[in-house]
Amino acid sequence: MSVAVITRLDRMTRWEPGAAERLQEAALDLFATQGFEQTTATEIAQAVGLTERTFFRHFSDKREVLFHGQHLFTQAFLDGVQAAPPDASPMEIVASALRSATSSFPDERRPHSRSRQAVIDQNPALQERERHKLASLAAALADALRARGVDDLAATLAAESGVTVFKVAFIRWLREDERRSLTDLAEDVLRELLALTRDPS
Amino acid sequence: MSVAVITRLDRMTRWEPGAAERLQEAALDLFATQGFEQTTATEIAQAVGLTERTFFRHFSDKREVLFHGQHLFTQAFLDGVQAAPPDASPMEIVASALRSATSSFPDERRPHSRSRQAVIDQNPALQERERHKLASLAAALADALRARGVDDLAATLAAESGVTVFKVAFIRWLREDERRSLTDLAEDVLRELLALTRDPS
DNA sequence: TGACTGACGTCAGTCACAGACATCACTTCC
DNA sequence: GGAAGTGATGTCTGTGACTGACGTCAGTCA
Repeated sequence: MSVAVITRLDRMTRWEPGAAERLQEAALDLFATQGFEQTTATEIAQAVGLTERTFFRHFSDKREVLFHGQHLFTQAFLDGVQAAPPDASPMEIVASALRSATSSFPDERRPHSRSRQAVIDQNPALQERERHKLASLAAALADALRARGVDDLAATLAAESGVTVFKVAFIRWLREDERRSLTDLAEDVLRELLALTRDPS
Repeated sequence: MSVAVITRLDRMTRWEPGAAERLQEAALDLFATQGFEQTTATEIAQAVGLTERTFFRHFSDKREVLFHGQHLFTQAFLDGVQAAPPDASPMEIVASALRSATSSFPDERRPHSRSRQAVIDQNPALQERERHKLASLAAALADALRARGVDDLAATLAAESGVTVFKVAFIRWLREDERRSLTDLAEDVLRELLALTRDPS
């Protein structure tokens, strides 16, 4: 590459739209090949023709670059809450939320989810962030339940249970030999949870 | 005490035993008065006559200084698992674990727990760590259940549920107007969870 | 045309954390 | 009782995450 080309490339990409998305892609790539800690923010930024400073303008910290779809994800749960009939019980509302959320993970997305998860699974700091996101989700879900008039304690417990079911189903969905849809898996796991707490034998 | 000892006050503290405990105390104090982010590791170390380097020898990172009893805490859960009768159902084992764990939080400990929690509640990074610890606890609990022959999925769900119950009960235990013991509160919350998942109306 | 704005770059600084090596108090063994 | 060993600590130095202040540049709108 000549200096001229480099200069031009620099200008071309500099104002190209979708900086955040390009950074996310590059980050996942680099994390997957070199590891999370071995990859610097500067490196990610330079990979898409930006600077470290710009990276941190888009993402509050280095981990955050892997957790960005979050708000859409949460919204899918909330949509499911709203879709439940007015007379639904707390756990029925949660079941509806699960159907809605899981349907936003079509099977085509499995490979991408798998590589993303592989990165997360190899770094405790990333697992920590993931748990934080799921906890925020549970809080949002509980709020939505309360807004529907569900009792405070019941709302918290139902929301936490719902997120647990999602978590477990998601892990199974990612397994290599798994063929069922995430929605089906979540339904199974929810059924198992209900059976578990119902049967005191 | 001789003059010689007094003039060597810095040396005294240097080798005084319980460095980790002293650091923890000082850290909680400083975090409570100045805030977590406004307190540097150097500052904490100097408060007890040590250096930053030593701080990081005792705690893998700055947040960790607030999460140290963890392993004893986890052990209390595991003891409860072992204390359950051989024919107990998964949720009965979890109930036993909860009784054991909650009994390690006598009411005298409430004030300390409260100030500690107040610090955590004011900082997202600390909340993240707290969730991580609880997640590890859930994993350990699930392992213990599996070791007792509980089915994999059931073990995971029962363990997660147990930790959720603990979390919720703990928050209530910390409320200013709350007088009941943590054990009693946990029992109530568990009962509510069972009722919630039992009633599909 | 010129003020305005939003996305970016540059520069300089703080602090969390880690590796390498020296030091010190105490123990153990000869 | 001195020598060697051991574990906790200090010192020095470096890297990288993250931030504040400020300058730059292209498009927008008055």
